[in-house]
Amino acid sequence: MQKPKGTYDIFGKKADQMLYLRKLMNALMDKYNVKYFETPIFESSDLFHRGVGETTDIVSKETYDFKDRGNRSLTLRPEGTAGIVRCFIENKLYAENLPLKAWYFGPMFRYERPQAGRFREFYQFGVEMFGSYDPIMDAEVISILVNFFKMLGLKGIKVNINSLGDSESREAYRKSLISHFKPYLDDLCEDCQNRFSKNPLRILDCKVDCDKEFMKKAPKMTDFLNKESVRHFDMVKKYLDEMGIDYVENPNIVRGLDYYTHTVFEIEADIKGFGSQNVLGAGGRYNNLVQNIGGPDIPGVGFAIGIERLLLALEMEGIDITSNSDPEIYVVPMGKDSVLKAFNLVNVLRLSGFNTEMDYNNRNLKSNFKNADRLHAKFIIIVGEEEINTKTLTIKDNSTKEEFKIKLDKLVEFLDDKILSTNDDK
RNA sequence: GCGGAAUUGGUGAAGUGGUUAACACGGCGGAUUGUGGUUCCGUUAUGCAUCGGUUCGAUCCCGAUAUUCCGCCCCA
Repeated sequence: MQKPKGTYDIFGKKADQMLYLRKLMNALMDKYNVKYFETPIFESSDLFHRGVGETTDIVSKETYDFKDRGNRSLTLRPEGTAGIVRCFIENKLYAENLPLKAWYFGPMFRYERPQAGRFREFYQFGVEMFGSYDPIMDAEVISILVNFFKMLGLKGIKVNINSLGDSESREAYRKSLISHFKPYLDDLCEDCQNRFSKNPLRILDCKVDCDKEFMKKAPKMTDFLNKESVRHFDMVKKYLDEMGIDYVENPNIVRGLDYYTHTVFEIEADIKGFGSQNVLGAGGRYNNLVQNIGGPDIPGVGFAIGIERLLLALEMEGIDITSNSDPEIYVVPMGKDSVLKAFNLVNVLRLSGFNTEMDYNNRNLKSNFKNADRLHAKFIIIVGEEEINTKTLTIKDNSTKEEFKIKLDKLVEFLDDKILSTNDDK
């Protein structure tokens, strides 16, 4: 039996890293007063068709669709935003004090050819904020993204931003694109011919046609932004400047999801050999999505980060984020008669707050010392007949090799002192 | 979805159309049932991704399948 293509097991170091990231997210989200959400792994297929967009590649060729036994059409979520928006509407959270800030972390599913940093089941961390048109929200979302990467110690990250304008600007731009591309319809690639009628904006993003002459002459979005859209974009940039966040304006960012309006952004890691996978996180504003999915006219803005790529980036940058979970104490019972007492001692130590491990296999002393080393235990406690009789334990400090004889009732006090003082050193 | 490469034990890997698949690390046991991480000895793949085919005989040749990796597309 083998795992399905593009999936992976999480254990050992990877599990440590995941837990570490979650801890970091948790702490960071608290600072911004962003609340944790969990929505279903699968949703009605319709949600993604309407939310993400019928014409996007994600929906048209990458979803895991299936019928359940009640013949309902369901889809494994290919991204996090649609589910959060559905939850926001269904639970009428818009009736509460807005803006509402949400974050999520969980698996997403896309039927794609796997590569380094890209899987069919992959994890995303994302933030969504509802209920404010103010560009300050866009700036806050971008700042969270940037701060998250900063906290991890990643260097050389680049924020690309662009504006797609409001629906009025976009409609004007769309019309202009259609009249521009119409004469060249036969020269466009197959995908783009399809995009022409459904979503002409995506043609700009096409990698097949990008070098053709008519592409270079295509009208620019920035020329079609109306006053309000320009003001919004300028304010976002002003806030970013004020916070000292470096960004680059990049008019080619279109994004592959249909719901974006106004600000869109991507975070790029400048890492060798990352190739086309160098976008670690991306997002933008979506003022019409809530309404499109059947809710009231409430704006939103958010981002998502791909965890696998992030971990890959951290590894390539030599940043170790595993936390130390080695046992502090390793208890060795000497002889079968001591196991009972040793086991109880382990229990007491654990309840006293120490990470404690013991020998379960009746190993000889030599193997036990080896094992304690392997586990990187700080202290070794030997429990034998002699120790039980005299109620005095032998404790060995595994780093200094010092040995101590400690009365049983003084043990916790002794360890508290020892372990806390070594922790302080760090 | 398209193009290319790879797949040998717990790990890193060498290797060959013919009765024992090198070497290293790790693991286990012992020299050393109360003090180790050194050293020494022993042991550790009836099997070389899976299934078929060619052959007297295949881990090695051929085909299919699976998975992984790289590029494209797309995306996080």
